[in-house]
Amino acid sequence: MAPRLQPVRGTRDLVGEELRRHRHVVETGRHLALRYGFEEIATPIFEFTEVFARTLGEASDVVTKEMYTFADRGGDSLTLRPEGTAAVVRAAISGGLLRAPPLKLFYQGPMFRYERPQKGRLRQFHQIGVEILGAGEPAADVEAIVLGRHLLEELGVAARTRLHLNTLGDPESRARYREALVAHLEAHRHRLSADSLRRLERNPLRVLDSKDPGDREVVATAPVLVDFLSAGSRAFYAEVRARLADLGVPFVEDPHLVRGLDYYTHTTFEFLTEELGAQGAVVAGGRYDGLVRQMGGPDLPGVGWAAGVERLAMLLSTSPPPPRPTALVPIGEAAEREAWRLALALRRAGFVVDLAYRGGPRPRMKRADRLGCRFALFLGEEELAAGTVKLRDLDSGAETALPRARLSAELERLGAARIRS
RNA sequence: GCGGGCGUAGCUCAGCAGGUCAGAGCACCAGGUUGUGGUCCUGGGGGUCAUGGGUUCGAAUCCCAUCGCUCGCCCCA
Repeated sequence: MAPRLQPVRGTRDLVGEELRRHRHVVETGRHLALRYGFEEIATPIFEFTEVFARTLGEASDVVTKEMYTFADRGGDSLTLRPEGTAAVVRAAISGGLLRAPPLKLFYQGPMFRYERPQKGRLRQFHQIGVEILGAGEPAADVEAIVLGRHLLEELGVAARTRLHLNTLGDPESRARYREALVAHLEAHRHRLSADSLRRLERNPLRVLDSKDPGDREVVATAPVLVDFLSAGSRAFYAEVRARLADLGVPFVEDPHLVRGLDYYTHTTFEFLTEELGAQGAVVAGGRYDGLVRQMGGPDLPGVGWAAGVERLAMLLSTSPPPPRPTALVPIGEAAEREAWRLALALRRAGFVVDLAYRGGPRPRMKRADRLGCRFALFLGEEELAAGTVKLRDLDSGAETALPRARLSAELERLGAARIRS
């Protein structure tokens, strides 16, 4: 019985152009993060289930119905990571990395959520993200946001996104607001949608960004969080906004931008696009001052974001082109073996070289064309006898005979594709 | 988990008031052109028409189910 050959629902094979776009997003993110002084961390792809269950909230949708959880052969309950923050914080605590805060970490990799796939939403998807641990200053929020914006600029998609900004205040502010909001929603519960009644139980703040028209009416008259902010929280938020303005980062304040998870505090933000349908958030994050302690670490604040690699890849208007190889074309038996020696030498020098296993000059040239080669090198009786190689520029058609000793230097001068390890 | 749309060659699709309906373009292979590509010409390989069942003399075409894709709700990056 042959196995089913389709990839598992919500997963994708990446190859060619699509893979290049993903790589481009990830590499751009990595390079920028390093430039901002972040250190890369790679954590395991699965953790003990409790790492996510406790931190994301036992009642959250992610935990209750979206995690890939399984028992390993030793009986431990493990979960494929549904997001990066909990895993990174766990690693920072257990690795003792928090003794010299602030700690700035970058990560990238696949995440897993059992959801109904749709545009920009897969069951195995990829994120890049940053976390700043141990910095309670507004400057940290701002640096994270600026890095997010910088990433979008570098990818050429910033103009098609908009930064939404909000604050949840400190835990006390937030708790008082939540109480007032729940009271209001309870008073109007007969007008709420079924979805929002459910939210009311689990995640009242989420009602604020409901799309249901009836819910919106109830929300319109609801108390607003700004009125419940402590003086300290207001000052913090004002500082974040002032610094963003100072650095020329455009944003819109969005009082309905909320996070469901309890450990979120103060700044919350999302870079949204209109171009990806329902899954419009390409970079999203916020401050989570309660998380590290909640996970059993020191009482350190944190702020960070995650970006959806697939979503950003879809947004790219151009993708990096593949390298244009140099084709080696031996002509005749005698040149065949010599061509392989030459190919090895050129590859050792870093050049991208294609050498077909068989065929006459014509089929080989057709192949070179198909591969998008920039140069072709002919090696036949004549060249063998003269110790030369004939170099053809496939864009212009110009040919020159070169002594073999000068080949590498000439290819370099002409800018032939190289990949350095 | 709930709704809508869609599944025909590797790719993009045509064919669908049931009766040469298994096709086109691109891609691929070979030859024209065994010391030279992009154009052109000729020929060729490829499809259980997603899968299973039903209606019918006859189904890619109609019906049902399943699987998958896709868009929205939900959730979220």
